Amino acid sequence: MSEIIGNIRVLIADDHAVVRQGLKHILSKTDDLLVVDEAETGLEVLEKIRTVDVDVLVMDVEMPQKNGWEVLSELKIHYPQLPVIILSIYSEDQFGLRFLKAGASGYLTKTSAPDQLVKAIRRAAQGGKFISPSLAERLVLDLGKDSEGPLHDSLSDREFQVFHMIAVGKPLKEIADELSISTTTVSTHRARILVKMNMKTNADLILYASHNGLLS
Amino acid sequence: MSEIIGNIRVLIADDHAVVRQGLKHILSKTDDLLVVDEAETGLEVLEKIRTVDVDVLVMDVEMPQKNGWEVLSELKIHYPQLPVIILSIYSEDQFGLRFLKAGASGYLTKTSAPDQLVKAIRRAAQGGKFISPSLAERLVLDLGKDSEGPLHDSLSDREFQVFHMIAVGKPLKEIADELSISTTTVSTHRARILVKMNMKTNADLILYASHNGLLS
DNA sequence: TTACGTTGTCGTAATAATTCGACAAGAAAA
DNA sequence: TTTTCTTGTCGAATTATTACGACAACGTAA
Repeated sequence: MSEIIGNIRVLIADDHAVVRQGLKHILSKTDDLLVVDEAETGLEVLEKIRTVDVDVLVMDVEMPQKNGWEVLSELKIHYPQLPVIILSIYSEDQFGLRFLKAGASGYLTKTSAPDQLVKAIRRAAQGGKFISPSLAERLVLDLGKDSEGPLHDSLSDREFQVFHMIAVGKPLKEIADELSISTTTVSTHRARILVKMNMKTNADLILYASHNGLLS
Repeated sequence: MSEIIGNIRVLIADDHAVVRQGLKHILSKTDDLLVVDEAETGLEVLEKIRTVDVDVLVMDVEMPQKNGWEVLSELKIHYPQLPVIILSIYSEDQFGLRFLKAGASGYLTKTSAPDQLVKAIRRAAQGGKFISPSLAERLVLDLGKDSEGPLHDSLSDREFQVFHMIAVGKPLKEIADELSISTTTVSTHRARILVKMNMKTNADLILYASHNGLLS
């Protein structure tokens, strides 16, 4: 048992049982971090945040019911102070920036070393941001070039989200359901994506995503 | 410390540190399963298998250098007796069967309950297979089918023709026009292609074609 | 030879996806 | 502060695509 005072209360959210175990294990090795609860779905996260005292939320991007992105957006409205650390299987330079801009306190991939996670949580608890070296580098790079970045940089967040889902082969209907919007809306996004990226078909999008390492 | 005799020696392989921690944690709660080593990449798995005494390998599908599929194939040549349990984030019906056919002893998703994993390992150690109910059902359905070689080899000429056109992004209508057949015929070909290649979406076909140099 | 599996083909009915036009909120530009 | 551009959203009408079932031609295994 570790003492209560001074502990950082962490809520972990991930639909993979194995990952939750891993997170608990990692945090249990420290004496200042305490896992106070777990959540398996996006809705559960929102519920627990309301009912449990939490200092830092560590959350996977992909979850049933509501994904990490949606949860983060909602939290930023009702709990803007709550530090959120995003865990993902996708590499930093694909999503990292977007999440940080959206207010996350840190973005780590599941390949990150455990102590990175611990550091990130501590920093987040103090109100700081945790930025990995490689992500920092990208940040710097992004400063200079207002010229032409990758094609997909011109997409809005929502568009990128849709783009990615199309690229991994999800049918329109499924995308609409997952995002809780109409299929026609998804189609509209798709149309705009196609224009912005100067492409014609979903195949183009898939290939583009594949060639640019945007698929996992 | 648990006693040495009677322990099942497990090697865990996953590029996600968090997941490795989780697995270790889960197995540490039993007194007959012992994690003797870890691997982060496919190559590492092959190396450890040579140098460490292992009873069961628990391996993620996605890993750098060599993925789970490749590793499994190689292991089946040199260590056909070694039980391998595949862990994946993809649902069973997407990959489960293929892995079992390829000789895996079990296929679990990362959302599986921890005790499922423990059961699977024990069963594997005894030379048995661990098959979830839903997968078992599919197995029955798929009885009798066997063939090897590149997936697309089993396609008929016409099917391959259609496959290729789909892969380069041509819409159904266009394919039908070019081949002067009805769109429904094209759809039928597509359906058969999907079955033969064990895939679900056009995205799968496109990626397959891309990765196998079938485009251009 | 007969029976069976594969292939190429379709139509109908049911779904899914796209186009087009629109509107409001916000951001950015003037 | 207007005005304009960008985004996110939708419905109705139109198209595209799929699911199913079917059927004949062709090979092939019994």
